[in-house]
Amino acid sequence: MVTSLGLRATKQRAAVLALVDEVADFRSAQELHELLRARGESVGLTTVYRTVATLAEAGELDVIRRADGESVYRRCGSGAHHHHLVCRDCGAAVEVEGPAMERWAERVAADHGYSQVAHTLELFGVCPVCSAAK
Amino acid sequence: MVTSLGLRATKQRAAVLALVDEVADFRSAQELHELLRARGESVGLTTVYRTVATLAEAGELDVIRRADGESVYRRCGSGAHHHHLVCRDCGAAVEVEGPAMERWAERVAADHGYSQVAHTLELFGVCPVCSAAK
DNA sequence: CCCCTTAATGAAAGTCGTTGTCATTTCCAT
DNA sequence: ATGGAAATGACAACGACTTTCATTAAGGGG
Repeated sequence: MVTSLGLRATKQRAAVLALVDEVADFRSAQELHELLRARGESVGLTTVYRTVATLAEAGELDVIRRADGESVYRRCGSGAHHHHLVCRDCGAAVEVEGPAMERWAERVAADHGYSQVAHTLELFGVCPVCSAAK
Repeated sequence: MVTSLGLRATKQRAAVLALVDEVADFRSAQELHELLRARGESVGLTTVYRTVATLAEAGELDVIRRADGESVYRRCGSGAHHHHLVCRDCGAAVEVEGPAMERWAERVAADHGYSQVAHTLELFGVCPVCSAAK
């Protein structure tokens, strides 16, 4: 799985991959580092940062920024382009698609002569579980 | 203008306000600080940070995050809710609206039981001027 | 117009997420 | 097995931003 990306199969990468496969919520590099330590599979913080960066580049992980600017990662179910509806409290996320919006974005950009267009779109709210727990 | 927010009218706030009124592009606190220094109206970096934070809270400035996570500010033409089409190279920005998208976001969130929903949406590209200059 | 309280300023130090360095370890092709 | 390249990890460094705190100055009351 990692080898298909020209990467070596190390214990650490396996541990990170196993973890993000289990955790459904968006988690920061530091949180992942702590979770690994807690389960007795310690991986250096630097390595966690490098690993999630690599996996994100390869499209294996989704990255978004929390309100405070911290980057949080999550295993994405689909390789296709999508966005997220994320819980502000627990990080629980739902993948959402909006083809009509993608087209709108393209058109708006083209109308103003902008090229090489990309967009960021994330929805933040409080999930049903966290709402109920209040 | 600043006094209507319960703030004192200081030389520094006037200088920052005058600057953001002239500059149409999104600029970081550090860039604003440097621009002020260059025009001989030096304002402490700390004060620039505090001022843009205050103005942003008051809705007088728009804030977005660059790809590297740095916050950049701009005077917004309309007080109404809007998004931006921003040039990656020079920060030039166009205000855009997408009422259909706002409704889509609301509906998607409601469908999944999420409450207190907010969203971030920015379009990034290369503006006509920067495209031509390449 | 002059105090005098209180907000505002700014230099420097601190915080925090993240990245660079580099010696050591580990993978894996030969 | 083994040599060489890639990966690891402790630590230092970095950069945006915030806090601290002593000093300055705004602006209302007398």
